Parts: sequence; C-alpha cells; structure tokens
Amino acid sequence: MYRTHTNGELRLTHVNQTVTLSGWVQKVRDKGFMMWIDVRDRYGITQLLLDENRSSKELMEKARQLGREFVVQITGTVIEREAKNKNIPTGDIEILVTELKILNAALTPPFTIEDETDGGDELRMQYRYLDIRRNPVRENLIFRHKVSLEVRKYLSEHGFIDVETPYLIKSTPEGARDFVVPSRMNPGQFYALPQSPQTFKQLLMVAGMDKYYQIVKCFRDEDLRADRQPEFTQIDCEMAFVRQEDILNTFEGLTRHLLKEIKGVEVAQFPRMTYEEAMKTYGNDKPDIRFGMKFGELTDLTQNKGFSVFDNAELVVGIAAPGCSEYTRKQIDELTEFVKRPQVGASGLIYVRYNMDGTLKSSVDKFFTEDQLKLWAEKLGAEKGDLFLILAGNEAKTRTQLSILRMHMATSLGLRKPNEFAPLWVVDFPLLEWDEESGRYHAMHHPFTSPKPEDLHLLSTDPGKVRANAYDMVLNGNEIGGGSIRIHDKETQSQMFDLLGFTKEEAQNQFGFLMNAFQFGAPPHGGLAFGLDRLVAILGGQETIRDFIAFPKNNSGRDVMIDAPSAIDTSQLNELFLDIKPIS
RNA sequence: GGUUUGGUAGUUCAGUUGGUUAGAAUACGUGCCUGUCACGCACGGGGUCGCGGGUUCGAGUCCCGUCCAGACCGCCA
Repeated sequence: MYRTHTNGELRLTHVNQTVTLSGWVQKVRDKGFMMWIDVRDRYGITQLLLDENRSSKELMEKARQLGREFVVQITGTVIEREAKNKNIPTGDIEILVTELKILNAALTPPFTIEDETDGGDELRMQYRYLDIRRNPVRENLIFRHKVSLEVRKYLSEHGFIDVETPYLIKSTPEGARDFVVPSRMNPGQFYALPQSPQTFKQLLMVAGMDKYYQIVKCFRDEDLRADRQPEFTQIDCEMAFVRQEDILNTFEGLTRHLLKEIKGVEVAQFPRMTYEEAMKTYGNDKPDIRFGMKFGELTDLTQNKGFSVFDNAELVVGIAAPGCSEYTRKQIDELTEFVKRPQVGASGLIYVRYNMDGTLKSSVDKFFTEDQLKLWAEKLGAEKGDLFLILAGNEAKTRTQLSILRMHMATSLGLRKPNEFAPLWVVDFPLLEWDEESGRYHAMHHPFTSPKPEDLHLLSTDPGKVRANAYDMVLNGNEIGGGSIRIHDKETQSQMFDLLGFTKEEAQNQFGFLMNAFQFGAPPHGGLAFGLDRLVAILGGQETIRDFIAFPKNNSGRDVMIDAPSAIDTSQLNELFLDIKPIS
C-alpha cells in the first residue's frame, strides 16, 4: 500500500495514528538537529519531521539525500505541531517519520514548482507536466472539469443525448482552413478534421434524435491568439421542432445554471440586443455591458461649424469616460497615440473635459461654443467629471475604433471586473457579409443558417440587408456561443448556395448528402455551440485560454513539449503517395 | 503575410554614451544552525550575452540578415 491518506486530509483528530503517505518533495528545511520535509500531492501538503532525538541517524542521512520533486513514501506517527501554520489546512499536525522510501529520484526542475513560479511561459510549456503540478494550473484544470460536468448534468437532465460524430470527414472550402489527413487506402485523397460537427448534428436531427449535444474537439488551421487554439473544444448542441425562442431559453438556462453552480452568481433574464443596436451603441457585436460608456452620435451637431475633420466625416461619435475630466495632457496624448496605432488606425482623437464646476473645455474650442458642447454632453449621457473622447471618419471603421478605445478605457479604469458577469443575447445578425477579396458574399454564420422570413424578399435584390435567424451569447465582451435556426428544405438551401457563389455541381459535390437528407423528412431545427475553453476562462476570470488547457499549443501552433508538428519518414510519405515540395 | 516587444548564469532579470575582470535575485552544491514553514548565516560552482555577418583600436551595447518566443493586425463560414 502506497498510502493510507492523502497529503491534504490529516488533522488534529488523527494525532497518534500511524499513517503512510506518498507524494513529491516540495521543500526540505534542514536545521541540522531537526529537519522538515513538505510532501505534496494533488490534495495538499503535509509536513514531515525528523529530529536527532527521535529519529535514527540512518533515517536522517537518507532524508538528506532528498531533492526537490523526489517521489517518496513515508510511514510515521501523526503528532501535534509545536509551532502551527495557519496558512495550510494540515498546519496543526506533522508526521514524525519512522520509515522513508525513495520511490523515484528527480532531476532539479528547471523552474520552481510554486504558485508564483520563476519559469517563463515557454519553459512551462516545454515541461508542462511540471507546470501542472503547480496549484494554479492544476486548479484551472479541475475547474474546467467542474464546468463540463455541470454542462453534461444540465443537458442530460433536459433530455439531450450525447452522440459522437466522426473526426475524419470531408474538406470544404467554405470558412476556415481545414486540417487535412491523407488517406493511405485511398491514394491522393484526404480527410479533413471537422471545424465543427455542423452537418452531422443537422443529420442527427433528420435522424430523429431530437436533442443532441457533444463536448467535442474542433479544428481550424488559422493563426493563433491568446484566446484561439488550432484545436479547441465546443459544447455543440442541436434541437428539432424549435423556434429561436426555444433555443434562447434552453441555453440561457444552461448558462444561468453554470453561473449559479460554478460561481454562485444569480443573473436575471439575459437582455437581448439586435446586431444593429449592438453596432450602433457599442461598435461591436459582442459588447461588454458590465459598464456604460455607450456611444453617442454627434454627426448632426458637428457639421458645418468650420472644423474640417468633422465636416468631412461620415460619422462623428464619442463616449464619456467616467471621472476622467482631470486627465493630464500626457494621459490624453497617450490615448491619442493609442488610437493612432496602425492596429486601431484612427487619425486623431478629440476630447472634451466636462469639469466638476459644469464648465466644458475641449480641444476644438475654436469651432464650438460651450452651449454646443452642452448638447454633446446630453447625447453622450455624460455627467460632470467625465471626459468625452470623440472619433470621426468612415462610419464602420470609426465605430470599430471607438469600440477598441472604449474597451481600453474600461480596462484602465478597472471597470472590467472578473467576478461580475453580464451576459446577453445578440440577435438578428445579417445573413451575409460582403467579402472584398473574393468579390462575393460570404455567410456570416455559416451557409446552413436560415434567413428571416420577413426579409426573404430582399434575397434577390439586396442580399446584404437580409437578416438571419442567428444569435450569439455574449459574456463580458466575449462571444461564448453562437447558433442559428437552420435551413431544413432543399430549395432554400440550394438557393443559399447559389447566393454564396457555388455552382450547382459544387454544391452537390460538397453538400449533396445534406440536401439529399432534407428530401427525406427533415424537421425544422436549430442549435448553438459554446466555446468551452473560452467559457471556462471567462468563468475563471481570466483572459487567456491556454491556462485552462492541459497541453496547449504556442503562437505558431507548436506543441513545444512533444515537438509537434514534425517531419515524417520518406517511407511514411511513400505509403501515403505524398511528395514534399522543397520549401523555398 | 504584416506591425511591435523581447532573447544575457538552471531560472527571472539589470547591464549607463561602445571601454578594463558581465552583475543581482533565486535555484543548485558544501558547511553551520535547538521549531522551520519565502527558514537563517557563511562559502562555492555556474555565461558560445540566440545564431551569422558587418562597422570599430575595442561590440552584450551600433548596423544588416536570420532563428525563436510573446502581444496585436490580416485570417478565424
């Protein structure tokens, strides 16, 4: 037997018991006459004691051979500590060791196995198995386990069936780049890894499964970000015989369940906002509504007053940053620099101080009277002490830029509180978006999304105006889930493919199986998918998803621990009928 | 593909205007230490300054190229 107890469970009530513990050596504190050894496992830390009066010389000698992260098994007696440690749950007791077995020696780890490690990210990833020994990382993984367990509980209780769908499927040019897998048995042919099980879950609805879910890996061969991995996990759901309302209610219920069970937070009914409203009010289709700073449009108030920047602008729009009227010139200059960076791309920033005494002072006093600025204050919903930040220019770009500035201000003002949760639905997304590069429309969500019936007449005349039965769930400025009511008849689906620039042949080739299925009694259906990694990170109050993934990939899609991807043998290539072009 | 920041001891970092023998903390090793728990004290070992080239009497420092890592833009139906 390796252990009678874990390292987290012994208390004063165990005093005088003989116990056996196993674990990793966290720290040896050798005072000569006495030595203490902290032994760690998943459950906690227990202090071992060896002392020259009560322990044999041999045992002391053996203990002096221990190094950090040695794996040991010890037997001893639980005793009350003379000097207690209030910081750990086992701090009242220690083990007077009688037997010590070294189960495995360990090299000195390249970084400290502590909550605040001295290791950098790259090193931690290279030795991820050591990193996971650290409390914060281990707790994140356990946290993730709890979230997915609650998801399964809720969905199962609501009649959803977990069905697995294949990972080796067919490549399609729509959407993200596919990861492809060569087929040995079918020379020259490739599988693709799914970007999502989209078509399969729709086929499960045709198959009469009625309510489906899966916590499933998805794959996209696109560049990475702090919140984006090439393989990621979705909570994928689909329901038959439902309208949008049914889906919103079901998954609002799931999210409320998670917030309650995981965070102990009760939230009211989720507000709903149309895409158009979100873009107008927040410049963004995933607004963070934990704080205000709503957009105020000043275009009408600012035209023809002799200020050419405004006169030439399609849109003049601003926000009122709360309590910032006393920002120094330097702080404002920094904000100006921030919006002028190429990543944001604004050409300048206009500001107005709404002083506590009610006076208004702007960077454009030459062109606008204080009375005129008062009208701006009204539009921006501003109060005394606020600082107005105003951008002007092309309509769409300016909104996006102001949205970035709004988030930047919120972050620096500490308004994005990690333990406050403000979910909402964004609904009525456009069906299509124009892609300059390819000169055609792309599906904004995906090509199986149904248009709103009342907008159908626009499909041939003004496709860009057609709204879809599509919705996103947004939490604290992040899209955590999205879905739609799908098309379930062959004609509409085929019309959709036309619109997206597919020839009849291409459509049949790539999605014929789906359109065929629609001819055999497809029920109305729809669904939604959550990004589990992101959801877990946000619930955990953090920005980066990597700390919630056991073995994540780095910025260039590499796993630095196993060193993947890597080249393969010529014999493997031959088997697959593949040649590698020289890399130029 | 682009913008940007960084690469110096096992690790995290400092390193002035280009100037003598490249430092600190921590980790590691040895010794000491009568209740430690971020133990303490003393001593010690440890460097291809990412790599290649250039400028210079002289380069960790300046220039060019390149590799690696991070953040962001493009991209992500």
